[in-house]
Amino acid sequence: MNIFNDFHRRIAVILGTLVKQGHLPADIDLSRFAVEPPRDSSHGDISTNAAMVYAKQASCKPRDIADKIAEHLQREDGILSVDIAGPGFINIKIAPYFYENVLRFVMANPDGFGSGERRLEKINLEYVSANPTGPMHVGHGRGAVFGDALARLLDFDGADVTREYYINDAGAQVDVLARSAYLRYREALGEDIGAIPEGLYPGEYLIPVGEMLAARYGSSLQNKPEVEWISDIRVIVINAMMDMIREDLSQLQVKHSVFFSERSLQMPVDTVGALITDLEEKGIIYKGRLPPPKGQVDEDWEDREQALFASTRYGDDVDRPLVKSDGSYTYFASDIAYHASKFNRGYTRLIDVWGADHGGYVKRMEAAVKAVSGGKAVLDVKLCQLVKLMRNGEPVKMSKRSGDFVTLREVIDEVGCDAVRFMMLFRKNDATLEFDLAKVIEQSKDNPVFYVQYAHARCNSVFRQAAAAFPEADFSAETLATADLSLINDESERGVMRLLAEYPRMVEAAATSCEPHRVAFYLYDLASSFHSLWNRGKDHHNLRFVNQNDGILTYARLALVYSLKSVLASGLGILGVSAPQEMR
RNA sequence: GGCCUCGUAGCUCAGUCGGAUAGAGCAACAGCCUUCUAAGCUGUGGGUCACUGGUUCGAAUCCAGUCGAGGUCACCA
Repeated sequence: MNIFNDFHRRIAVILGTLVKQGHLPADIDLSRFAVEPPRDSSHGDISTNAAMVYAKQASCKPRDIADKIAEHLQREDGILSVDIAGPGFINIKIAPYFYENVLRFVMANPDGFGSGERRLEKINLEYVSANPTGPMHVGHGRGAVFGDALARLLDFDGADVTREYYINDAGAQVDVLARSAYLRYREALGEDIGAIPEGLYPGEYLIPVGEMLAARYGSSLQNKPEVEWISDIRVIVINAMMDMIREDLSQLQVKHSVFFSERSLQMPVDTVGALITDLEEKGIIYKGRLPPPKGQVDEDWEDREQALFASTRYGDDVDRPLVKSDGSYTYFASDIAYHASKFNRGYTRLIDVWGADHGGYVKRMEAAVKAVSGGKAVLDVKLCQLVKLMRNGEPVKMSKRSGDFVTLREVIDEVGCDAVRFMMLFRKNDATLEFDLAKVIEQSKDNPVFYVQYAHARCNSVFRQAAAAFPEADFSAETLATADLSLINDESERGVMRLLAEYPRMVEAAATSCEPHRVAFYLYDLASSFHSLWNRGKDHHNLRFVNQNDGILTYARLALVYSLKSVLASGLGILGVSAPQEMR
């Protein structure tokens, strides 16, 4: 039910006819032209640039081609007028029944409107992947919300999406975590541990872990050398941290279907080592030396021969080391094996959502995916920029070093999941985000979260009013679908209908470009046009949705309100924001 | 110094595979409403799209360079 796609097909057929008649060359690419709503609605309902796109190949003027297309278009059903404007735009005005059909479609199928057909395409979407060394902070929250909304969006568009979390449970940081927990364990047994030493995690969130260890092991691990406890505690503390992170994510309505452990790539089977051997045989890994890093001089720099991944062949700037000087694997080595596993599990389209501080890592990872998949898989990395937390326009201080940084949980507890999600999606992912804790809970037009949710609640309120005015009436979708929709003919009402008809096109574009923020902006526009229409009813009582003296008209208008409510709920669903029945 | 992301109205930001007179909210200004559909409504002013050049029928959008902001730069994850 996408009238723009519908017209795209129709015009493609016409272009095909023109090819047969010799007006256009045979090798034109029929997917290249656009069919879209004109910027100015006075130009009509639908606009296409087809004539301009093909004028050059046909070596004639855009207007000549436009004339021929227009000639065919005019013979189609439901076309009120076809005009050629500006440099060669074709502007089409269509009969109202197109829009009325949109409303009927929505009423018959409120959840399916705008959704794409189910495809076999499997997409692996990795997001959050916060290190299991502490609670999530606000920056993680942005990646979590963005990734989750993108998953919902791609799923709605018809793709088969696997939502994945990569647990960085290998490497030195995990030992640091285990030692930090051990210290809290000694504390729980009554030892005075004093200040947390430099290099260990100072956060108070490890205190309960220490208490849990004390309850479980008593004093049996006290005063024992590290080798006797570290491997057990490592597992326990990682599980505790992951439980905490999962709880944070569930507060945000963020879900994953796969949690993939980095450690599982090395134990019990050394997948990383096997992959390195394999890539050495293929010549993608070689022994070599790296030039010293540019910029600031690092005193610890040592020049040594090592195993290098030839990522420059796939677009990276330098080749990358895989094994540290102590013999363990670099993070990159594990990550290659991890992404190879995604490919081996049958995914050829991979999307990773990362924080902006990992921007320098993108090229090598995309290179690695090309290399291990033999060019069959493509990795697309989406970076989320920083979040600047504000309160009434003043920055909120964060200090990760002291361990008392603002956690994601604190923010959710203060303003709620809906506000966090909507505001984080009300911006492009690659632009920095100012998040004002005071503004997002305001109940006013200045707060987009409230504004959009309120539009949904207000639709509901209209139905309550209608039920009071017509106690005997049946306002179910089935009945409303039989209403005489041609009665919805005020220009402001038509504006809302046009916007509703654009929903499928907007969803498709948002999914294609992986930009869930477009959904948020669309909803804001839709809410705005609805609130505006509602307010017109103040001055012009004949424009009110519920008209006590005219049940027929009320039915028609409620059909519009019903559709509006469905689309608002659908869009909010993609964002993972609730659609309240009333505002409290 | 290399690489990445970005630069649009006083502020915060949208801008559709390149398309028509570059949009919205806030702020400012001017009216209206002060409740007969629930937390206001309507209108006005405001931009050299950082700068320069290139590509073309057409550039905020693509390319090159310059300036500016942030991020990042063997062996951390």
